[in-house]
This record gives sequence, C-alpha cells and structure tokens, in this order.
Amino acid sequence: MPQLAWNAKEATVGELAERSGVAPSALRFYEREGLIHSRRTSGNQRRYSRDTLRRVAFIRTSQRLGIPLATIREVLGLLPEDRTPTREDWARISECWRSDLDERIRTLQRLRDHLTDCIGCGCLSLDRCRLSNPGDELADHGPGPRRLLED
Amino acid sequence: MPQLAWNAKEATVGELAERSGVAPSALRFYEREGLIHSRRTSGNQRRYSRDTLRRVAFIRTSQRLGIPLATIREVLGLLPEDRTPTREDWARISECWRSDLDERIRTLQRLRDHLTDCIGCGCLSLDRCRLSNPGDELADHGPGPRRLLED
DNA sequence: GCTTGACCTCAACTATGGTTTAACTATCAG
DNA sequence: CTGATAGTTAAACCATAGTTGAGGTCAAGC
Repeated sequence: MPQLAWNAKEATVGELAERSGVAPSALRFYEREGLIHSRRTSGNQRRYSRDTLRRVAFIRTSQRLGIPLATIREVLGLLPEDRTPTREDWARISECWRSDLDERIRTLQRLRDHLTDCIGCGCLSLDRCRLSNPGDELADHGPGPRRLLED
Repeated sequence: MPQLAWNAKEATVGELAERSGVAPSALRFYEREGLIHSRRTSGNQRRYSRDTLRRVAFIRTSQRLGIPLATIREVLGLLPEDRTPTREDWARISECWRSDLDERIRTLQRLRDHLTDCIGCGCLSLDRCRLSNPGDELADHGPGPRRLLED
C-alpha cells in the first residue's frame, strides 16, 4: 500500500495519481505535453512538488468544461513561475473559461433556435437552410474531431 | 468541367461532392460507415440517387450540431426504406436533435454557474469543489476525444 | 543481498472523422 | 483510338487524449 500521507514532501507518480484520481499514464502524458513538471531523482524517477496536485485538479476541471489540453497549457502559462500560485492566481486564470463557456452556450442556443425553425419548415436543405450553411456563423476548421461547435 | 445539372438522373461522387460541398473522400467514408448508399455501374463506379443530396445535407447539419456520426447513422435508420423520404420524414427525425441540444445547453449552463461560484471562492480543489467531482452530474466514459460534455 | 512492487521509456493501439497517396481502371470528348 | 479527367481500392497519416504492453531499472523491506 502506497504512502498516502504527503506532508511537505514530494510525491511519486503513483502518489500523485492516487491523490488526484488521474492515472499515472495520464500524468506522464501531461508532463510530456508540458502541462505539469517534475524533478527527477538520481535514479530518473519523477518527484512532484505539492502544488502539482492543484495544477492537475485545474486541468481535469478545465477538461470537464470542454477545454482542449492545448488551451489549458496556454492558460497555465499565465501562472507565475517564480513562486507557488496563490488562490488569487488560480481564480484569475479560471476567469479565462467563463467567456468561453458563455460563447458556447450562446452558439448552442442559436443552433437550437434555428433547428426549431427548420423543423417547422422541414427544410434542412443545402442552399435554403441557415443551419446547413457553415459560413453563416460557425465554421469547423480542419479535419478530425476537435472542439465541437467552436467559434 | 463536371456536369452540374442533375436532372432526374443519378450523380457520380464528384457531382455529389460539388453539389453538397463535401469532399469525395468524405462521401466514400460516409458510405463505408453506412450513412449513405449507392448503386454501382458495370465499371464499379458509384451512382447516387437524387435524395442522397438531402441525406448528406442532414448529415452535415447534424454534425454542426455536435452529433457524432454513429448517432446520425442510427437516426437515419428511422427513415422509410421503401420510398423517398418526404419533408415530414426529415422533420420527424430532425426532432431527435432538439432534446439533445436542450440537454447540452442546460449542462453547460450548470457548469458555468458552478465555475462562477468557484472563481468566487478560488477553490478548484479536488475534494471541495463541485466542478472537480465527476460523479456529481457529469461523466465522460472511455478514452479519446468523443462528444464533449455528453450526458 | 534478494525479492517485490513501483517506476522508467518507447512503441503500438484505442476511437472519431476524415485526408492523402499510390497504383490502377472507367468514361468521355475529339 | 487515344489521352485527359474522374473514378476505384487499400493503407498510411493527421489531431486529440490518452491506455497498454514489453523490456528494463529503482527502492525498500526482510
């Protein structure tokens, strides 16, 4: 059984995984992607400082809001590097997501209203229907599944 | 220059692509995935009946609403197979997306409200914050990017 | 000192929604 | 009949967000 206590000392991947509820493979992936950082022991094992737990919490929460990792990484870059982030620091960068959420809600509402219209007229045709016309107000750029309904 | 007129006769992939604004590769992909169907000529080339254009329009529109192809395929299965779908048929299956959209809008609104609370208290911590707790009201099942914030 | 469990890296695989490329064939206009 | 254009297939590749497995190392308890 791994040591769950983590008093003022560093954590291993396993410990951070247990504390955060995030799989070790995911933590290594986040590190590879530059979202979290670690010190290495002489034997090349990861050691995480205590504020990494909050960092991981922020990442997971942001993902639940539908934010892609690349965007989360950018915003994490706004945290101060010279000191441990304070509650105000976290609150400040959390603000970044609000306008994003507002925007997505508005977009979905517009789409729903158009859909209601289009069900009424039964159109859903390429040239007549506003829903079918991407240039109208939405555009998904590039292939592959990325952010759905992004602006 | 391909024949853009398509009067009461069948269309090739290129023609359907031009009319629908969807790349030929995507149309072949949709066919492989069972979302559209075609007749084959003696030389193994695809020929699409005219109502396929509307089918493709429905697919693209649904994708713009954030519906995954697998779900779109299921709903397309509700169309009558013995006759060309009428406007009422299209309107009927379009209804399927409304509750889906409503649900997603409500989910995003809940998340936004929680976020506003959490910015206020600056928490975003694993055990205290409602946003960080997946079992609460949202759950993303399985790995990989699929529907974001689905229910 | 040895065994056990946890760690390391790298590569391959999952799923979604396609695009791109290679090698080959069909169809049509002149 | 020939050449251009458009079609065919399968396999490989893109991004996102990881997981899984192989093969090897580290650290701690006994």
